[in-house]
Amino acid sequence: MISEVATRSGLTVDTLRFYEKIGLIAPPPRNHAGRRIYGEDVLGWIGFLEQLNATGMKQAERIRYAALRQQGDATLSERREMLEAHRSVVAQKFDLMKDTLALMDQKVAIYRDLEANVIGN
Amino acid sequence: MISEVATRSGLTVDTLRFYEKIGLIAPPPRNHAGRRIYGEDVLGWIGFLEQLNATGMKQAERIRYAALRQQGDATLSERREMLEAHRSVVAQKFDLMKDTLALMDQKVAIYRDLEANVIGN
DNA sequence: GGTTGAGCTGGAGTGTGCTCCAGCACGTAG
DNA sequence: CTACGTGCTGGAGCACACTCCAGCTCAACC
Repeated sequence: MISEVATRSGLTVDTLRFYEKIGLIAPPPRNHAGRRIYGEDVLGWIGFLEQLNATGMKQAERIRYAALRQQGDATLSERREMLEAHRSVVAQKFDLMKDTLALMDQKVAIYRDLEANVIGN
Repeated sequence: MISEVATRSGLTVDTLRFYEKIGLIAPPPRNHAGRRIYGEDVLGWIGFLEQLNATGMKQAERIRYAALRQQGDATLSERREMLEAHRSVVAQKFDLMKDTLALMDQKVAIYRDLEANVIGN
């Protein structure tokens, strides 16, 4: 079961257990032999976690978000505030990336020119 | 001198010396007392390094780029290729960020709705 | 009933990118 | 001439996010 979730989520089994240990994933029920039985919904949650991860949210903050999520509706506004805060961080990085893309394009163009001149010599 | 570059670049003096040690920054000339004398141009270079850093280029790759840059025009096409490769990585992250921004906006909107309902009860 | 394969736990180890420190040299101000 | 500020070196230490491992249990197939 855990290996299937690993394959489908793109994480390793070690990472899945690690995420559970630190509180990113809720401990799933176990079968009679003590093995984890995951629900389908864990995949969506892992996907969202990975998006937060890839956009630079720190482990500690993701853990906090996960903990709030497990507490249900009472934490909705707190979670919304976290998302809004992260949103503005991501928006900044987004702008920086746009600038960097433009700068790289510019440099590439300049380098092409220079290369053409070097060949011309 | 080094503290001024630190202030102006946003790095710490320790990081500046560390960057020099690993080859990201060319060893600057020293004064008679062995202290580093930086040229103005180092600031532009550090700025570009930080942009590469912030867009996810690995240390090893930045070191490679820095080494090529120090070798002058003969390495132009190699540097251009590195930039083009990084460009495509950044473009992907850029798209992921766009998606994540949209997803977060969507979640925030949903949470606002739910909060309104909770208050309504 | 023994071998194979998957999963379990707790804890140690790894790679990256800094960050901090001891112990020393230098130069200016009082 | 002593105190202070700034800088120097080499090397140890740290935070983060995994990654790996030994030694065990369990179920199933031949």
